[in-house]
Amino acid sequence: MLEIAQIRNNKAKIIKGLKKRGVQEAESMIERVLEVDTKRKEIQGKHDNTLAESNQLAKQIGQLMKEGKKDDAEIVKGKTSSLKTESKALGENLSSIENELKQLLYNIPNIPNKDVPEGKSANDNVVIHEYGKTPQLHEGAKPHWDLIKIYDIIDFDLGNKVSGAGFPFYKGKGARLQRAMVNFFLDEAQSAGYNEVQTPILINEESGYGTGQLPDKEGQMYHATEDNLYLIPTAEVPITNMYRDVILDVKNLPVKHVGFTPCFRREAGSWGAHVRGLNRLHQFDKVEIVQVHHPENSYSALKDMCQHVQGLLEKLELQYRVLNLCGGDMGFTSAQTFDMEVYSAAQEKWLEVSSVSNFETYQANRLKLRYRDEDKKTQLLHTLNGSALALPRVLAAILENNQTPEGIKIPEVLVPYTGFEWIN
RNA sequence: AGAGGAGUGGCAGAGUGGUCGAAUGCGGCAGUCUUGAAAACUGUUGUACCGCGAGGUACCGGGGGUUCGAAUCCCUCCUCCUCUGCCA
Repeated sequence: MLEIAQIRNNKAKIIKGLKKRGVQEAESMIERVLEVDTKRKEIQGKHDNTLAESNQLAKQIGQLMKEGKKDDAEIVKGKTSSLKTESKALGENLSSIENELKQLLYNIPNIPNKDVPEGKSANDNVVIHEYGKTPQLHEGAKPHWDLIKIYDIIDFDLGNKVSGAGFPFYKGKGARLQRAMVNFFLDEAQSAGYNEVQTPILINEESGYGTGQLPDKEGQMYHATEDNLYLIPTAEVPITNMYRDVILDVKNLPVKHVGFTPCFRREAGSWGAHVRGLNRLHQFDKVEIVQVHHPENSYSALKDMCQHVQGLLEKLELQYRVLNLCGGDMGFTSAQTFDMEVYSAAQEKWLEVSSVSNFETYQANRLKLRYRDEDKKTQLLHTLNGSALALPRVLAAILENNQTPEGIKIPEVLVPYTGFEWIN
């Protein structure tokens, strides 16, 4: 979330930023926050004063008791009761206003960075880079939802039976290809200096708030209510939360982690004809990269992360493009996001396979993830993450783009991992 | 899952109702000494909020309670350890 001090000191800039995102009521939102914060300060001041007075009297009583002046102590005790009711009322008042302030802040998204284009929707995203050529498919080429049946490598019906829609089984060479991609992505990240972690895939409420899935995406996560745990929608959540309430030593920066996890998304209300097959699932596999940086370096890190993802796509010989997301299409917590999309020749459309974002201090403020500057003052760090990569749509593109009348050709870089060159 | 024990500052560890934000040791930082380093010695060393400042407030696993006053007593939740049981 945004820092109150930032909002107060850069009000105009913040409002402008929110408008770039399409937040209509930006002014009133910010005014309300400042108003509530001013009230908070006022009440805290009063509360602190009554407590100071009570503490003072309590000390006096202690002193008198020690000296054996019980009667005097009783007299002082009499003075405390009104203070007590007063401070209790102020305390309740304070916590309710603090809560209100927190809720307000939770509902303000991050401010887009200056290079984020204006725009309302996905149509306004800006293509900043394109790579590769559209493959010429043979006569009778098919979309992946047909191919997986022909070669019996992914089974949605079986998934329907055992779990439900959006939970496919991967079978035989399909399963093996999945595992090959995971290992390939992990190895590539390792070579790029990312430290691999295996994380829990259920997280508690605090972690959900830490990275911003809560309260923003409450309904999008699977919730194990018995234990109040959430299934992760992305490895970003457990990995970034490793650093919740941490003050990092500058000499240990940057932090770079990679983790492979299944991801779970309810995708409530986002189903339609355009999301057939592997295009949208409730459970999918993803290799995620996460970095923690000194504020000065976060944008060059963002660039590096994009380069890493693009390198993966190039090695997989996929046609792709990079989008600079516009203000209206960015995620709630992001300051700038680049999406990578691969082209599916059989579906004749672009599929998002990666989203790389810099959250600046937005997550760090919720996480209380900090470093010490030269004056030993604590300052917020910057967090970043990106998919490298999400598997299903990459798989869909590989199946569709590499299909031939003889079968599906496995990209060369994956062959050492699959142990086979063809699915046929 | 049952029984018992425990959670204190970066770490170790004292503190069982009153001046305790918390002894002491280690570690860290600054300085003295030294050509330099080590050792020794001296000082310093948690976080957040309010306040121009002086200063104030909160925090001893989390939350709640008792009390004029809680690290200390009570309730509750969480985590860890030991034993028993169960299990990949």
